[in-house]
Amino acid sequence: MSTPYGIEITENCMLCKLRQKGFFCEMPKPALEEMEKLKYASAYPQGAVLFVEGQAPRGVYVICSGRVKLSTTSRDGKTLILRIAQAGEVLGLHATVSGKPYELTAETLQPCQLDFVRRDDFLRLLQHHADACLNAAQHLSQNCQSAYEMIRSLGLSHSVSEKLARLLLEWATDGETTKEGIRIKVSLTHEEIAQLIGTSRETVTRVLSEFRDKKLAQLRGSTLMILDKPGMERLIET
Amino acid sequence: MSTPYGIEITENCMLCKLRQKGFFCEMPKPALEEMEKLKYASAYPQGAVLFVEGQAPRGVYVICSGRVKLSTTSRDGKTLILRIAQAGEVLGLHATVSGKPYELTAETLQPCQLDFVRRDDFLRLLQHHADACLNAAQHLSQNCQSAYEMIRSLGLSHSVSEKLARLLLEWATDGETTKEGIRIKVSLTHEEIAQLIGTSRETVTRVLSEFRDKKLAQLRGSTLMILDKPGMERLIET
DNA sequence: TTTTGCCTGTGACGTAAATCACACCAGTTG
DNA sequence: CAACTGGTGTGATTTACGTCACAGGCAAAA
Repeated sequence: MSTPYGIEITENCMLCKLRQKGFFCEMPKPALEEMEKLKYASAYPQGAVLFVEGQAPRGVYVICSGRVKLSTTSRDGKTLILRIAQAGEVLGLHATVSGKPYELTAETLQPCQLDFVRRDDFLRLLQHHADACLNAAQHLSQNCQSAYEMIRSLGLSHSVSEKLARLLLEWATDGETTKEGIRIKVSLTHEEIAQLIGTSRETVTRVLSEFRDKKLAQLRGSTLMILDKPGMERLIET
Repeated sequence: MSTPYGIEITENCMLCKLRQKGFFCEMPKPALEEMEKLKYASAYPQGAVLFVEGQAPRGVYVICSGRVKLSTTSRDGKTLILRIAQAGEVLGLHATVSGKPYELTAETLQPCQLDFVRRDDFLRLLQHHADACLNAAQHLSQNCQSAYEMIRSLGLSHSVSEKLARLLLEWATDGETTKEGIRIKVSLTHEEIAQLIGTSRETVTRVLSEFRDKKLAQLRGSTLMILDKPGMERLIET
């Protein structure tokens, strides 16, 4: 099945190749079959807003493909990006489980395929399938962990260079190694990077050019090259 | 049963008066009975360290009475307090569910009674009792929420006065209202308050005396008085 | 082509808060 | 009652970064 945004929708979860370790859809058959019945699969264009901070929880979204930006914004318009969620992750789990409003705003960064499950259906699923529930707990636990990491980054790192180095090194773990260094595809603007580490766009630009001058890393267009990983690591342990 | 630290241990969860809304022990009877069998109840003195950031997860602790400080520390010794957990909360849930090391360090602030449940026992409990599992998910979801709040505080608030005002107002929700203002019992040092909002001890002292001068709030000994709540609220919305 | 809009690069400047360095004051402890 | 120890109050100094301001680049629209 094809869609306006150029994504093929995978209708059948059983046949989906994404069903691997750590993905939310990695569940024993009975629970997955139940989920299959409840889900609404659909495709979204880039920039679609799935839910907004403060809204009452409608349900969860499972990312089948594409990436989604999760952010929070203050009264005066400053925004902070909590994380970029990837295929296999669930969105809106916290709000759906607790019944409290969504804490974050979710916006697609690319055309995405998402499976939506309504809150009441989802809760019933969790009550009847302990596997699914444990799975949900595990994903919430992941969310906690990434939140804790962010807290450490915001609260314990001293300089912006340190925070930025941390971020780039984190990205480096899923980049391809070439003989010049590690190549990573990043499609974020300096502004967005700034929002990921809680600083201003100008400072990101400055620190990035500092990294370039010191031959540590360079970001050109949407590809990031880590040129001197040990050098970067030295930055974060002072 | 009495203990060296002057706490009475409540042995029987069924009879415990803490079994109320939102407490981890608020569970349907079968799950609670199972839990009862698995738990090790014991009493700890003030300053006891339950687990340390980085340790392999041994299991969860349910707080029956007392308060526990959850913190994380950077390489160079700067520490950040994530939250002060109260009776009814579970500690170490994240690590126990995910199997990853404890993210935080837990230290009692007062003599406490805690029920410990070993990791494998706990996981088995979650697998067999969907209620318990949902309960765990709800608590994890709480943890996420409080982490998100902390992230907003660290990343989006501009001044320390704003962060401190936020913290004091949060505390004010469970204080008693007198005709002078709201009285809250706080048994934390300026240092600890600083660690809660990610700033330095000196700055906390300074901002607190600024609040006192402006007749907004005063902290004397271990009792905090909010004198002008609206005034405090005005501080956080600029 | 020009226009428009979004991104990036850099300079200048001000400032909040970290840091250092004391002095003071309980309590506790020998 | 010294002598400590752990918490608090405050001044002086320094600095990393936020903010403002503007210039150039590049891509899509017109």
